[in-house]
Amino acid sequence: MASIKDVAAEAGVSVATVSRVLNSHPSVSPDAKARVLAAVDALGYRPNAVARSLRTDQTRTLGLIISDVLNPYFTALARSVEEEARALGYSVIIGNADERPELQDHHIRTLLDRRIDGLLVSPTDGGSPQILDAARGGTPMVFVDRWIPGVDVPVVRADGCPAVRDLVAHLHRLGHRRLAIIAGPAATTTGSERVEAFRDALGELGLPLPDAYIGQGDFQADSGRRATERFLALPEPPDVVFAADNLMALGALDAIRARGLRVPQDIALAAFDDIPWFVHTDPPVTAIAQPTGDLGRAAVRALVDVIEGRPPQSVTLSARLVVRRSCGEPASNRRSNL
Amino acid sequence: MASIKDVAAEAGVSVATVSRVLNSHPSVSPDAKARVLAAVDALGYRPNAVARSLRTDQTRTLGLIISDVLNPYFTALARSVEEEARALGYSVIIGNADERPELQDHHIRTLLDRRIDGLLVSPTDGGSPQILDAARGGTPMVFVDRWIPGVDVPVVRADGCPAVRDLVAHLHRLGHRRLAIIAGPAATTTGSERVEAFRDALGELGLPLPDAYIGQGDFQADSGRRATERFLALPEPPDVVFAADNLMALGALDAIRARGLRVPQDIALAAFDDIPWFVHTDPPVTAIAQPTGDLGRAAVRALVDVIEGRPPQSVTLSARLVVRRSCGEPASNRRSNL
DNA sequence: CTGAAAGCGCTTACAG
DNA sequence: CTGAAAGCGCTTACAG
Repeated sequence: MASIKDVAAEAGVSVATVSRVLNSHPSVSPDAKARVLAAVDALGYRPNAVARSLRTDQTRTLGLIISDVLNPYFTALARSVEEEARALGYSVIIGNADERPELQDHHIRTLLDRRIDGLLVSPTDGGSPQILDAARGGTPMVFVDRWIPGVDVPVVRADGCPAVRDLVAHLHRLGHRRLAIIAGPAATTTGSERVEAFRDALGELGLPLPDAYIGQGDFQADSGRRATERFLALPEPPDVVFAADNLMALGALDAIRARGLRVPQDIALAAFDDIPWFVHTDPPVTAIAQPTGDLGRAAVRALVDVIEGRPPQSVTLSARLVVRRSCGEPASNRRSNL
Repeated sequence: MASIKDVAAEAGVSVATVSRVLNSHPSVSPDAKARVLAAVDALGYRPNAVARSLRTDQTRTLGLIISDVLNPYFTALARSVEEEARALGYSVIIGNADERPELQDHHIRTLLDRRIDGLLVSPTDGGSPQILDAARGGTPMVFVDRWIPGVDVPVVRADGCPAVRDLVAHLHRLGHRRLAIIAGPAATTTGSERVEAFRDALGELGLPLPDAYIGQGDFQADSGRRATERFLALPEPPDVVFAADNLMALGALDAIRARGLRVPQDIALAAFDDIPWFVHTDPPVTAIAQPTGDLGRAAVRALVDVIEGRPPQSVTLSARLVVRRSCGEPASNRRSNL
């Protein structure tokens, strides 16, 4: 592969001059510039980003650690992150933690070794030494979706509380009184917050949230399946299962189906995170939708602010309830929500 | 951040010695080794992968260009690719082409600039100059899923023909005679092959495939929606719509629902690529399942073979039909397929 | 077993 | 406007 030396030789100038035209440095004569450009073209020269990074100490690359690539929510987040990053001149390397702290740490280590300019992370746990070191060590960093309390890093997320309250009101209106939740790992903010929001909303209506109605999941489908089986085996099973993410809702659906039960007649179902498939499941699933694209874009902007030395800003957007049929039919006044 | 010099100073040895212990070079005295390790630990030193790459001319990184991150098939593929790569000591950088050739080329260019060791690609088109140059230019490369005829690059894919034949036989058995397909872009192999397989299978049963029953899609949901609307507006609409991927099936479902029609009573639906949600859609969707995990792993192994100078091997696995209820109820003899 | 030195491909003060 | 030279952080023949 042609190097800058080859270009310099071909153009009859020094490598410094080649470098200058490549970086649009103003002080290059039109003639030299033309010769360099011609040489670049003739040789099909492309600058070596590795060498450039070593020299400039910047890679124009962002790392994104997501909790699970198989989760459509994170996949949508990754897509918007990549788009915004590209618009700002950065590439992004995605690390899939698969909800496993060790794997998350592996990716953080690898990304740091590659000297990415900044890190966007949705932490899988409450804060591994790895992640805390990175934050304290001055690596530009922003939390998206999930965050770690007590760490001084900007957070970009959606506040689901009002939407959870709307959901609970909706369930109550439909006559449901025994409401259960499949929670995410307590070590994640979204794992615990969603339970708290749910509990508070129930409390406001004078409804209890017994321990037996809190299933412990890990945001993946299997755990939703197991938690739901446990609910269904209870002497007094819940009227409704609220899954704290879409994959656990999928697992819940599997478990309900395996039992030969129907949604919503036998048991109602709702989920946090809306996805296109929820329109077409049997029945369509009532869900809380996050402004995923906006979150991704805001997170990138915040991170680039940190990287480029501007004061970064935490951002909290809001989620909204999308009512479909999985919790039962409102008496009247239904409107379709595609 | 501590560099190798700092470690050398701390340990009281030369940087050469530090480098040797870092790379487990045999000829280092136990004493020197211990001192270096202690210094590494004390300083929290991590080798700079950028510098190492520049020197060794290898990045231990693979590029993966997928056609669409929002497509669960590619997401599953990406996951298995990353897993296998990690097992072999490589990282992977994913580029999402979003089914857009320019975006695909952008990512190829970026990845090449970063001097990735090899490229795994599922081409969005019939072969941009970008991709052909990379292949001819000696970049280790392997095609996964889709490929480009006439380019000397190993291909790892699934042959869907037998499964398509099974599907058509299944449809015929259920009494369907007017079968339509939503194809992917003709410039992609999977776009054209699936139509050919479908046409051939119909031919064997003496059924035609009129042009009006070939919808032109782009593997994304919207195109499936539009193609289906067109089918439904036909004077003689088809009995069955076969979508050449899962996202176009989602779009088809949207269009059918918008028209107030039911699947399979009013129109049957089948899809290429099986996904977990198809079990829970209304109705569960009959689909052709690829061995996605195996494809991803085989592709990585083939690519690493090329990179490390071993003779690479093209691999063709097979897909299989998973019958559910979206094409109608077999008279008897049904078995559930979760 | 060990170190001094060259060199990977760039960028960028410095001098002219 | 231009070039020679230093240096980013490593690895690795070479000499001892």
